[in-house]
This record gives sequence, structure tokens and C-alpha cells, in this order.
Amino acid sequence: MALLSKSCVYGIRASIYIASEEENGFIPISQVAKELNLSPHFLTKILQELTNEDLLLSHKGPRGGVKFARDTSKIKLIEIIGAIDGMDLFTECALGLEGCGVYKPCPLHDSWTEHRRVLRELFEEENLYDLAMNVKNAGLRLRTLDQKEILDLKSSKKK
Amino acid sequence: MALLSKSCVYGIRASIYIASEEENGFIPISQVAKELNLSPHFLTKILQELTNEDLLLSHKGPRGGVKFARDTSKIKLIEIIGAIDGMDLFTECALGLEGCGVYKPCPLHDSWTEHRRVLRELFEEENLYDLAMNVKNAGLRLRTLDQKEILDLKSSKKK
DNA sequence: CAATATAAAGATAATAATGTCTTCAAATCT
DNA sequence: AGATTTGAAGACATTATTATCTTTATATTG
Repeated sequence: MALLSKSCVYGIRASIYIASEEENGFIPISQVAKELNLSPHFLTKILQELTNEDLLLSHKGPRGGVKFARDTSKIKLIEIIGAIDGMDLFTECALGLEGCGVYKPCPLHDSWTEHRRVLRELFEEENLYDLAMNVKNAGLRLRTLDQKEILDLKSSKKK
Repeated sequence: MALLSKSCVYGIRASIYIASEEENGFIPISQVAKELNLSPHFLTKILQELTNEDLLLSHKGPRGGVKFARDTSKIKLIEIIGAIDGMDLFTECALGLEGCGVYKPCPLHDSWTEHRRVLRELFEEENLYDLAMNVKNAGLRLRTLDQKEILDLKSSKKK
């Protein structure tokens, strides 16, 4: 298990990319998918969840695409996560017991309740504008490695 | 997405129960499954992963069952999680980018690296003996609610 | 040795997540 | 108006997860 589903991770990566291109208005999803090495149709579906939540605006036709509906410095990562994976990670019992805490708590209840609050804060702090700026300015990465980079990485591990 | 897979959660709940019964020697998986309201066959498969990792000892035949191979106060929750879900949650990039950090980091790299260490510590601190004792002494819960309890919970919400 | 109880292994099914492909609807451009 | 570009919607395929059922192997008991 990973913390976030693949759909969610794709949605986050795409969101940061779209934020980094926001000065160019509507960005075609095909361009985002190409940049991030994702399936365009699959990404379209994922981004629709953001459109349905009014996080993204979409526009059909030539010069169409998607862009964020609000100031990206005000859009927090947790909104993207909530729209795609839902908020269960931040509200549910770690042992999946319904009513945990309200009714008899599970043995992890207290430590997990505290921890998931911290986890939530982590994603509440991060806004798309800052993340996009970091990517631009520090050369951070949003896409998977290409073949050459994988080879480089492997040979550097051997040393 | 939940933090842990269902298999892992079942494995954890069963482990705490088995630890709480350890004075009785080998505990039949059928008994564990009945107590926790789980499918016995499915639970058998999950616990096999713990047996394969030498966390559990198993014994066939009458008076057989499973019990922990080591002092349960020395067995940490993270060992159960690692055996069932693997350690990716505690080692991998939150955006699923291979080589993140070694190579170009993703924009969440630093905050997530710190956070997953804290998460790991949470599960490294919890040992089965203490968890089992808490369940016994404080009436904590390992199983899902039965029908009556669900109704009680719903009616209390309405107030 | 026979009956029984148990974990292990395997077959199969159901469901959810992931991914691809096709068609449709709307907007733009000439 | 017709061609083109784009997001939306839907059909379908693949894979992983969750779950059930059957069979097998092994140990115990009488």
C-alpha cells in the first residue's frame, strides 16, 4: 500500500504542472499527459474529478484545456487529495473499525488520531503555487525517469 | 485509500488477539477468525505471511494453531506491517517517483521524508504485548460492530 | 490404525483499481 | 457551414485485492 492511490498521485503531479503553466491560460490535458508521461485519457478522467469539485475550470475546443479556478497560492494539496482519494485517510481509524473512538476505541486510536492530524497539516500547508515555483526554480521532478536516467541511476548505485 | 490494506489490518487485529491469548499456547486460526468476525480461510492466508517471516509458529493437527515465535513485548507492529504490506510506505516517495531524492527530488520530498520517519516510529514503538494488554484491561476493540451496536451508534448520532 | 483437527495449498469468484479505446459534445477557426 | 480541436462520457480490458470453497498434508487422539 502506498499512502495515496496512483490516480491521486497523477492528479497531484498534473496539478502542480498546470499551476506552473497557469500564465498560459487553459492548458490542454494532452500536453500535461505528455509532459508527465501519463495516459491522456486516464488523466482526463482524474482531472474531471477536480473539475467536478470546481477546483479546475475546463474549456472545450481549440485553445481549450484546464486551468485552476482560484488563485493557486490558495489551493492546498489536501483539496486535490480530498477530491480524488477522499478524506478517509484523515478521518478514519487505522484499523478500519467503524465508530472507533465514538464507541469503544481500537488500541491504536490515540496515537493514530494524533498522527493523522499531523499528516493532514502537512498537506494543508502545501499550496500549488509554491510547489510549482519550487519545481521551476529548483529543477525538481514531476515525471518518471526515462530510460537513460534509469540507467544512470543504476550505474551510480553500483559504485 | 487507507493507510494500510485490509489484509494488513486483519493481520494486525489477529496478531493483537493472538498475543492476548498467548498464555494458552497454540491458538486455532478458526478461533481467531470467529472472535474477530473474519473469514477463517482468508485469515489463514494472511497469517501464513507472518509464519513465512518466522514471526508466527504454526502447528497442525488437534491442539494446533499459531503462536508468536518471540516474546510479544519485543515484536513491534511494524514487523507485522512489513510482512504483509511491505515497507514501501516508509521508504518510498509520496508521489511514487523512483529514485526521488537520490536523483532529482519531487517537490514534496523533504516534508514527506521527515513525516514518514515519524510514521515509522509510531509503528516501531507499539509492541504486541502492550497492545494486547490495553485491549484486555481497557476493553478496547478489535472487531467490527455487530448489528445491535451499529443501531445503538446510529441512534446516538441522531441526538 | 482410524478418526479427527488443524494449517497449507490451490481453484475459483467477486470487486475495485488502473488503463486503453471509441464515440460524443462543445468550442474555435477559417 | 465545415473542419478541427478539445474535454466528457462510456465501453471494454487488465491487474490487483479481497474473498470463498475445496483439497491436501500433517499432527494428535483414541
